[in-house]
Amino acid sequence: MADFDADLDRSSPVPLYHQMAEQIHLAIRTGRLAPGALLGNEIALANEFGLSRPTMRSAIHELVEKGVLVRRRGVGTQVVQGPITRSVQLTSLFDDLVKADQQPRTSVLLHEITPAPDDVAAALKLPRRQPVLHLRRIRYANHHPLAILENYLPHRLLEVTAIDLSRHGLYDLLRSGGVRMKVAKQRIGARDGSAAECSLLNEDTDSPLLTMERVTHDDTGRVVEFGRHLYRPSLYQFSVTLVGR
Amino acid sequence: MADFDADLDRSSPVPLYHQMAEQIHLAIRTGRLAPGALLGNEIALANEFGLSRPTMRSAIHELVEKGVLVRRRGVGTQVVQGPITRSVQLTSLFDDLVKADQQPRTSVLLHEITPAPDDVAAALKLPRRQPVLHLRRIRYANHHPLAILENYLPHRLLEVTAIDLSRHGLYDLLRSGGVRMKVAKQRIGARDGSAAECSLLNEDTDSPLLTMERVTHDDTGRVVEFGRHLYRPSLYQFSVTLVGR
DNA sequence: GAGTGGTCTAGACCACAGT
DNA sequence: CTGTGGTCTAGACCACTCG
Repeated sequence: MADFDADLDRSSPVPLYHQMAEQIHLAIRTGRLAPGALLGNEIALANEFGLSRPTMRSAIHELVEKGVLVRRRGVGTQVVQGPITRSVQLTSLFDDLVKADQQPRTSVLLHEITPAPDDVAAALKLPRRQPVLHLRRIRYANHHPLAILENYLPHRLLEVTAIDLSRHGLYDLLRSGGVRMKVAKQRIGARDGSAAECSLLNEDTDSPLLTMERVTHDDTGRVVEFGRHLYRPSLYQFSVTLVGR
Repeated sequence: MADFDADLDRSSPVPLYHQMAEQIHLAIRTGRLAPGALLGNEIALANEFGLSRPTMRSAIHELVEKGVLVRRRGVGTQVVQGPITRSVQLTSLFDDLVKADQQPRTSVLLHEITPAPDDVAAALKLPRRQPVLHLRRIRYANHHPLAILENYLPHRLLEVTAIDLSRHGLYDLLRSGGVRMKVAKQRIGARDGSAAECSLLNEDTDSPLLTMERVTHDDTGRVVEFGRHLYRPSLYQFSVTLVGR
């Protein structure tokens, strides 16, 4: 019965179940809860921290969805083995790199308003030839080119300068512009880079590249961004954690 | 206020919230609930179907996590725009192909017990040189080679013949063998195929291939499978749906 | 102010795993 | 049999959005 302490702040705007989940997660990351260790049963835990059972359940559920905990009826709740690789989140590559202290840098190659090509209009669910904001950027990490990022956004959704773009991730800018992204659909593939692409990325001609297409929806279900990105597979891969039934 | 009917079976072992979620999802897929449509508020819906509010909430939550619905406080719950691309599930490629009616076929190249190489032992969290089951298969769809699948499993976890493997997906076999997979961590990248790999996959030499490494855990948090797969990007890509905060 | 989802509680009963 | 998580209910209060 692993015990660990946690301070919950009932006056905080952060939900109790989330505070609780964070505390458990912390106990796991710091080794106070070892892989394979059993948490006590929900009711005991709930009492221990002065929560109701549903609230404690909700906290545990959050970590189960993240792939950190596993539950078995009649047995208990255990910590999953092995280092937890963070799953793909709804954040930009830029944010991820900042957190990982990878000295990200962005150079803006293109920043224009243009009539949407047919495929872009289809992806953004706009009429053909509707004006859209078109961006092409290169993302560097530790001074090495990492990716070519091409994005299309509905016109007037976001007013940004090239300076803004070089300093912040697109998702950051969208968020501070009041856009609330909620759902993103990505497709990941591979292909050889063109001569131009490879030279931008400092790769030999015809090197294999990772491709990612993404459509992002906001709060209201509307499409707010369409992206077509190219990554150097030697420097970047996608990690996903899946949780079953 | 979109209305739609649903029959719930209270005597079924399937949870009510899940039945409800399926019914809503069905209404969306069949167009009875159009993209952008508002669902009615939770309490009204709960009453309409004779459920408590928490149960109805749980149903809606399930679809929000899938990226099908979006909720806004003070406003309501809406259907997300655009076709719902199914997210990556904890199922095998084989299962997916069967469902999509792609006439999958598997040919088993290798099926042996062998001491685990160091990297495999590390991935499976076993001692070095421990015997493991080593599989190499080719997956075909519509008579075209689609992927090379290389897998390592702890010895004695699964007793299978090459015949079994040619008829069923590995996940299916594991499931019927009593193994309950719960969490999988994947890493997706790209590289050029070797001459041998490309020839197996019917690609030109040095074609770019999609790579996927996966570690799967069961119920108890133990590692039950390690896979290193190669896909032809012209025939297969990975789709992921992300849901924010 | 009226309406919405977001959170939290207190309790009940059931299904399953282990003994 | 006992203990665990899984489901479901009834009700309360809060926070946010919009007209």
